[in-house]
Amino acid sequence: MANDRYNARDAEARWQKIWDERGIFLTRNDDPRPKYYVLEMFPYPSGRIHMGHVRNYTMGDVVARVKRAMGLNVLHPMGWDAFGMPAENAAIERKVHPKAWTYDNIAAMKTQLKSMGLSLDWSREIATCDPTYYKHQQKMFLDFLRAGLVERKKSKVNWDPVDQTVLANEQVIDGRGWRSGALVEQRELTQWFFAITKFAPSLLEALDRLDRWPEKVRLMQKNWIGRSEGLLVRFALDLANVPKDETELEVFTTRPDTLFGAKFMAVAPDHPLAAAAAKTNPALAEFIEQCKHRGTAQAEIETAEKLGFDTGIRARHPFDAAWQLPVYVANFIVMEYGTGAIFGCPAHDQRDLDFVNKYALGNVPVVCPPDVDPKNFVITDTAYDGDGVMINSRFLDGMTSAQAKEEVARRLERERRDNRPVAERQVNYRLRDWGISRQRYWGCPIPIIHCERCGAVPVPEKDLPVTLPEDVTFDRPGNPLDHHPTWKHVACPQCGGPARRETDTMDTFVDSSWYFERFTDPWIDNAPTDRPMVDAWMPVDQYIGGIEHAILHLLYSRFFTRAMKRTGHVGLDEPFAGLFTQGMVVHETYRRANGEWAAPAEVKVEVDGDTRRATLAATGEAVEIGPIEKMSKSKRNTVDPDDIIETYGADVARWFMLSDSPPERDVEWTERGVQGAWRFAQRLWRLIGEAAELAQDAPAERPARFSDEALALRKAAHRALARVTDDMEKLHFNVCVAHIYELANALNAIIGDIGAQGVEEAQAGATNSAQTWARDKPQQTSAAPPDLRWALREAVNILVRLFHPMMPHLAEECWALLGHDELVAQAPWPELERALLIEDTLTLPVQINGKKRADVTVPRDAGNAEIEAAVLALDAVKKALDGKRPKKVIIVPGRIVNVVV
RNA sequence: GCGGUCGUGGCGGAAUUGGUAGACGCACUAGCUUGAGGUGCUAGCGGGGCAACCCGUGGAGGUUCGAGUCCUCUCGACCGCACCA
Repeated sequence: MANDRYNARDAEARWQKIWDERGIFLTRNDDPRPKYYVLEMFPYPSGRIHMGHVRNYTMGDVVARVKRAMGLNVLHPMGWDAFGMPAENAAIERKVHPKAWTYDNIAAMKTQLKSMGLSLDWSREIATCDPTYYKHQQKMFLDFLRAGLVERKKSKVNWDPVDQTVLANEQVIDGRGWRSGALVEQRELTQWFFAITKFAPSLLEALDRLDRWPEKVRLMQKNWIGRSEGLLVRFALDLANVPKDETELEVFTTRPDTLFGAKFMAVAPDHPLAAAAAKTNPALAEFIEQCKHRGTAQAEIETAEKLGFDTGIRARHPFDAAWQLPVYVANFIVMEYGTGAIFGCPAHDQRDLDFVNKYALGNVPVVCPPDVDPKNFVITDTAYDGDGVMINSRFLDGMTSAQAKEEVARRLERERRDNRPVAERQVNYRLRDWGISRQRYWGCPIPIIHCERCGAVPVPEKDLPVTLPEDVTFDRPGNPLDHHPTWKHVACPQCGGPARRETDTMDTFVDSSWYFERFTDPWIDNAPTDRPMVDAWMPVDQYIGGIEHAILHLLYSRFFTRAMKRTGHVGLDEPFAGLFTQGMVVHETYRRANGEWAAPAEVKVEVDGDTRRATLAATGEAVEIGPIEKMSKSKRNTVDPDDIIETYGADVARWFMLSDSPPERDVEWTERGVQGAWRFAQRLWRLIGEAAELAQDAPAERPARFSDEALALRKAAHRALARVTDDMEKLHFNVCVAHIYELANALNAIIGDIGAQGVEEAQAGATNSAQTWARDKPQQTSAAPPDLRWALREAVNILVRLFHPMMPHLAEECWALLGHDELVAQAPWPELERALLIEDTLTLPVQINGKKRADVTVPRDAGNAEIEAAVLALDAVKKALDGKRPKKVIIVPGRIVNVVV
């Protein structure tokens, strides 16, 4: 009897060793079968894996194992996003070198990942901090530079005073650094930029074709890129009062139709015109200074009053040189968008209206809403920003807004001043270039040498990689590369004169923007990618990771792949054909009376009827059960994957991660849930053991006929197979779990029946004397007839392969028990017999006036007339009709019958 | 403010995409079994009613033979962006 417990600890280590020894998850680049590339976002080596990793990598592993069983050549690699700040913080706090800290963490996490039984090709392992990786990144930086995709610009940057580094716009959240949480300051620095804006149209337009991406992510990227069509208008400045060299003011507008409603002009406090005007105007300079100190936090922006300062400069209306518009410096204009200057049309823009109401500049409505009489149309406190019919607008009057926009553009395009058109149509993007300079040590060095004579000179390719010096100190703030006594002092590659290395390193998001391409051939040494290989493997068919990367990592990777294409390193634009964003792992929180958080491992929860009570296991102190939140160190509501794997095994952790919630939603980790998964794993083990015994000596040849019972089992098995196959394709793992439970339940019921029969026959046999049953082992000889034995064997062979992707170790153990010599990890996906999904008879629900009242069972090929006759003969239908004829009988083939009375 | 997603038993969630609402699991209840215990088995489990039946997918309308699913309005939760000209 195989009723002993399944020992996960023993079995998991054993099978992992066998997989490893036989190298079955190593992927060959010369395999002729069709490829499938599944990838989970690689981890930062923080030191320990967390439950989010377990969920992420389990999902990817299930996909990899299913696709492998389906006969595809699967690439499923793993690596380390190994540069970054925590390594430097560890160096500062604990006096360990970032490199040692990082590699120790990698070793520890690799052991943990291995204990999960993931089907990874570890031979392709990459660490981004390895010079064999980042030297290629440096080469591509130089390629991008030559291709005009890297620029060095002086610009206002987001400075994180805590991390002492620059942040990209994408890394500033609510005015704070995404990592440190510190209020970001504005500074002027010379920085290296990737020209992501050059690809803005392509990045936007291609989103429509990413049909295997979540709609939400595509929309977030679309909004982030922020395309708007409009007109760039050059307003001439009145020459009186104008600072030297300033003769015009460029303005971007999406509403050229409202030009005759203009009341003022406004420029950002950091606009050049503002600065020029402030030189001779101390009061204005003071106002600009005040604006700079305004907070950027959400609440402050919402409540901030619109403030302005009249520069005394006057701009001329483009259609009427005599019409002068006052130019203000205003606090609500941002330099980062458009040209940092606007014309204000108060009637049709709420901000402009607030502004004129404060300074009593008045307003003129020029767009009349469709249902309003122009004579009565007045704007007071609420601007009208919709479309309508033009009024008070000279030659535009009577046109629609759309016509007026076109007419203004047409006229101003033709009009010229200083040999240039006064206006041109322009598409404007919200997206900014990607500033990649970071004043940190633990990152990829930017391969540039600054020479006083030659400027910024690329490091010659023969000198790559520019490696990080290891003898650095972290005893003072700032960049250790800058403090290093010798590293930065080099000869200029061009003139040989004294020069200085660039001491900034690259943003770590650069490292993660192309690792998936490197995985396709991580061994090639003379180039970032091996073109035939990268072209054969890319794109990633299924990418899986957290929604938090919806913009940053995914947008950068899309850019980087385009840049690599332009420089000849890949042959495609879009790296990820399919994207799946999984939900978070959440857990209850526990709080002590003194306000401190208690960890789940320290807490004992007792159930008393409907109420649950929590106490500290050590002291018995009562703790309050708090809201369910994302697992985090600060709330201490984390569960350590190692503890779970130690107690229940990796399979149980994997199964539970997939079973309770749809993968895109948050999943709550509960002790009850894990125990449920553990019980099911044990139940499967028992069930398959029993079924294997009952199926002993099953005929090798498939029987010609099956009893009803055997056929029912076969149908259950193939139905489960069809559904699991289907739901695996859709990544509906929780539904797959339900189907597997159903098959297990069906199998259990059959085994129960056979057992009962066996006992009956044994008892009957005993009274008949000459009995072969051994009473102490009633199941030793199978009670099942040959056809049922065959069906049982078929069913368990299907069942094991269905749950294998989720619980691979248990599946191997069962597979071996069933007498297979090869590994289930290498077994093909079961073959579906479609005929078994079709029933000979159909039981259709019968509705009367849309409410279900009865069932009718008809032959599968019954015609509508036959079905209708059968339905009308039903008692419930007769009763409802009460002798009358039905108004209508609707028969949906194979689905439902509705009788309308 | 703009944009989006989602509201189904005590809980997590299914629902062949307009066709039997509540699959499967958790929790709970009763009985049996095991046993020091967290084990196993059987049955029940949306609400009302003795019953036939009636009601039921946040709320209110609508389309349809038929609506959890489509449309309109509305309430609520969550997410993203935000002085974007």
